[in-house]
Amino acid sequence: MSLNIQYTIGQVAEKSNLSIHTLRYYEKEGILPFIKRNESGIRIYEDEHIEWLKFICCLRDTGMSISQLKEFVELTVQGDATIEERIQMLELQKKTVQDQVNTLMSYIGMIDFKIDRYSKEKAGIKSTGQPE
Amino acid sequence: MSLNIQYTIGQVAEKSNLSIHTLRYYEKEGILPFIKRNESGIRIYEDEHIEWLKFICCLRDTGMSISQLKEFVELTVQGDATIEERIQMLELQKKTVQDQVNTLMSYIGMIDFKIDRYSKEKAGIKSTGQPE
DNA sequence: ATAGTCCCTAGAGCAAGATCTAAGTCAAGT
DNA sequence: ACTTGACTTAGATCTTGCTCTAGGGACTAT
Repeated sequence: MSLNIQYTIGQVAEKSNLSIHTLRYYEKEGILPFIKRNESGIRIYEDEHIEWLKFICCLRDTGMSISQLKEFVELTVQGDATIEERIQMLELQKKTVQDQVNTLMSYIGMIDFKIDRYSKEKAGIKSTGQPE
Repeated sequence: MSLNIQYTIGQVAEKSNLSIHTLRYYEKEGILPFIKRNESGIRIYEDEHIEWLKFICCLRDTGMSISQLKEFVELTVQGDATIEERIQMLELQKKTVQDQVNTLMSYIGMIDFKIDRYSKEKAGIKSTGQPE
């Protein structure tokens, strides 16, 4: 429990696959409002921040915008009173992701169909000169 | 077969959920190089172009860039000789989409986990004041 | 004490993908 | 004849999400 490893921004950048620039940018945009500094003003990250970043990336990669992320973070900072609202947001986001998955699956079907068409064409069936 | 319905750009915009601007933009970028014009210079779209647009959107929505799309269209225009290469591209894109799906599924897991955590917290278990 | 390396800020710059503007053409309807 | 509305162009502008620059501070090793 007292094992509280701390990281500099460079180390976090490596761990999180985000650039140093991006980490500072996210902080400026209010997505990481809880990073402490040492006496010299250097950012000190802890494990929980890395975890948080992973989750942020999850939301971002599923299409949440920076400003929506900021909103979500603001709710989090406000504490218990906003838990219900946050659950709602996440439920909605989950639904969005499920829709994305369904859409992508249908796209796989379309690509397969086209591959099939090309394969037959390759086998010498036809050529219209038109895209198809 | 002689039922060859034609459309103006406005009609296509409605049918395809792309804006008129975007349709012209795509044409300028070489993604729709086969649209004929009438005597007045008005673009005439046909059903096959609408189909093609749907496929273009599929590739675009799965992360293919405008310039990659252009490349793909150029291969298509070149005809039979490029079929194998096009199949390769589509196979690769298909793999990309499958990876996307897998990633999204894991994200759903993360979101679920967080929802679960919030739900427990709501039930009165704890509150750290930290994002979690 | 000098170099090297990491950190800091504020703000500029960039790329992609649209999206819009200005100025104009064209055809149909009244 | 004239309005309406959909179309045309070239090119400017916008948005998002970074990404980088300039100028500087702080710590470590030589």
